[in-house]
Amino acid sequence: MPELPEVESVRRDLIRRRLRGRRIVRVRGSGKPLRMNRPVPLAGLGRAARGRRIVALERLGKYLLLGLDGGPQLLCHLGMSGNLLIVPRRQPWAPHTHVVFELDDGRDLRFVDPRRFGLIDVCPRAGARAHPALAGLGVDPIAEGLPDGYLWTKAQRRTAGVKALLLDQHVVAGVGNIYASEVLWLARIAPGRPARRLGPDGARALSLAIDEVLRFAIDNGGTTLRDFVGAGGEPGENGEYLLVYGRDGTPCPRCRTKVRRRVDQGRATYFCPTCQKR
DNA sequence: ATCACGACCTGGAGGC
DNA sequence: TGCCTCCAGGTCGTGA
Repeated sequence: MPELPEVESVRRDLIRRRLRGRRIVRVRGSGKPLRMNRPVPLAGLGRAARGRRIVALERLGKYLLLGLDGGPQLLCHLGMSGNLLIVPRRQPWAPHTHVVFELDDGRDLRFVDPRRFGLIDVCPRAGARAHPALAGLGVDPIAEGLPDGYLWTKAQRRTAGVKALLLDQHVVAGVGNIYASEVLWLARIAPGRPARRLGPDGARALSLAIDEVLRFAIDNGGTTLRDFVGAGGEPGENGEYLLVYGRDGTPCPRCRTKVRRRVDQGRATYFCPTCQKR
């Protein structure tokens, strides 16, 4: 589910719902492991968070960072099926609720993740990329912006397809499988074109398309295919505006050729065989 | 270093 | 109804 626009939508929801300034009074959880079968460090989360106020809500790529007063940060990744929800404490825990931060105003911040591909961890110091999960991340195209020429420097030595470049979080932090197809369509680039053959102009077109696709999706509250909801439980509207993802067999919005589906590195790609030739 | 692939886990959809 | 297979927004470890 959650690519950059969905995580950004959650971040904005959390701000709108006045999470900032709240104090965490207790941390509980299911005890089940998350990503990589690693246990959630509930005791460490409790030590880091108990009694502290949430003073910052940031995002880097698909990671959400909750800054606490006094220095530590809580790191959250939604994986494939994760949701962060603000709910009244009296509401029973939904199935697959794995981490619960009890707040000082009678609400809970809950992490619910059926497939358990997510991550919740402590970053002891608030250094920008102090956690190993963040250390190798590439540039966030929204929070940081892709510098001129950046993509082309990253693309030059790559023989794999442009889609793989887009999905590599060490290069661009935040693009996932849905928006990769959308970006390639907008930039008129064939998904399998070797990245090194993009050229500076193709890479520039790609940068612009990334920016446009992600901003548009954020404005629509992200894409809900199945599981994704914002912090208040509402789905995103962007699915209605997807141009090619999931639309195989329908006419390309530009040239009316039928959109095709194919599989690259095990993941579905949707594209127009006529107008994506670059 | 780069690349392709399978594994991780659960649930929904569709076929029979 | 039930059972089976396939598929899904992400990441990580492996081996070539």
